[in-house]
Amino acid sequence: MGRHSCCYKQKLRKGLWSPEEDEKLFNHITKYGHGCWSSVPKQAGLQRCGKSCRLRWINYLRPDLKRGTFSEQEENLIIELHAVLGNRWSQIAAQLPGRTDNEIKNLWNSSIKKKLRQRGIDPVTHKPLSETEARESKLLADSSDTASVSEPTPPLMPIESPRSKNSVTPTKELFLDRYTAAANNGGADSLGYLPLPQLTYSPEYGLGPPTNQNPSLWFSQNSRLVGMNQELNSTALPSTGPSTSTSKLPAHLPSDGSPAGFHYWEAGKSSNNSTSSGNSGSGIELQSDTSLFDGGIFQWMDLCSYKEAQFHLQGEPEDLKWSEFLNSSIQAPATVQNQSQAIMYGEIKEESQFTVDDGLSTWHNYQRRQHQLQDSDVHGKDIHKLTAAFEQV
DNA sequence: AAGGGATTCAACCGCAGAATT
DNA sequence: TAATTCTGCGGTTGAATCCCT
Repeated sequence: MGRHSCCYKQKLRKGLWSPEEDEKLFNHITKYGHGCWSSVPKQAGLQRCGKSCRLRWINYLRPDLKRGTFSEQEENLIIELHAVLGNRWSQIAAQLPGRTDNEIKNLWNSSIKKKLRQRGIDPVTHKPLSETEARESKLLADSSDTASVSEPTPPLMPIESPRSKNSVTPTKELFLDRYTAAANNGGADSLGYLPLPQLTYSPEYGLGPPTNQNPSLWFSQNSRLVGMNQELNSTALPSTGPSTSTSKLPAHLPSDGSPAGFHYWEAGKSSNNSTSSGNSGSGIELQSDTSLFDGGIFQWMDLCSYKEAQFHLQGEPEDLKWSEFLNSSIQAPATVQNQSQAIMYGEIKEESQFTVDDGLSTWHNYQRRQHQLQDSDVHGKDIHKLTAAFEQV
């Protein structure tokens, strides 16, 4: 079992990333892909370890990141998925396009946990707190009573730890239990959750969408999400809508439920893509696939100029991040999109098309405007607080 | 306005497992 | 087959920010 050799190297920067570092990393990866992460910092001229670069890219610089507060639907989905998956944040994140595992983990720990407790739900077991507490106190009493040799009370079927290799049947049963309860309860289950409407249970596949829907969400018997975000390539993309075929299009969010203007691209994690030179192993690979564009699935690197940004946004400066800059440029005109496509095709032409200089020079200005735009709306945090307040009444 | 506690979130740490040598 | 390298994941930390008094 090895360890990151870079971790032992000296002179490596730690802590927050500067805009200059972001620029270097973003520039490097958009031009060359990340390849072997351990070689990225050297090639990009960064005094960081590869691990840090990878994290920065995944959690911050990736163009497909969706920023901003989580919607009610997203939170419900996270709760439902957590009931099934436990703390498998990466798998939960796979069902929420544009969200990172880190982001979801933070949301869970900072917000959702509390909300569930306020509703009297144990965030670990997803059972009523009273039941959990009663059982825990009983277990404590049993354990203190060493004379007792009776059959121990079965565990509460907690979500197994992420690293557990054990069977996950209990979580499936837990889900089915709640899902059945929900069906009998006119939508919301006894705990007040809304069920995942697209999930059903099949003896063959486990949990998944109705058989007439995209099966990419099928939950395997061993609790692994099957197929999601694994391989996105031209051959996998259907020319027709989802059916029982192996569509790779995400099925997690209903098309009509997506936020207006929200576009995304799926990052292929397969290493099968031989065209991605230098990219080995798993990780983001820049997809060079015309069908993706033709289908309008995503618009990657839809960079608009600062003028265009100004056109779309108003307000005073605050922080925004690369992904926000990039995401909010979705409204970019076709000419800019074409440039993006060129990048996607690996035909990046320095300076003549998008350059990081362009991006970063406008980015920091743009940050401020984007944030102002968010603030000009009723801020999501405020909505959440109001919602929470109403729930407590 | 100041200060102190609470909250948020970016980043680090350490481990596990896959891939490579 | 064992050792090493690398990636990915989840838990944790701590700085920044928010909010209340």
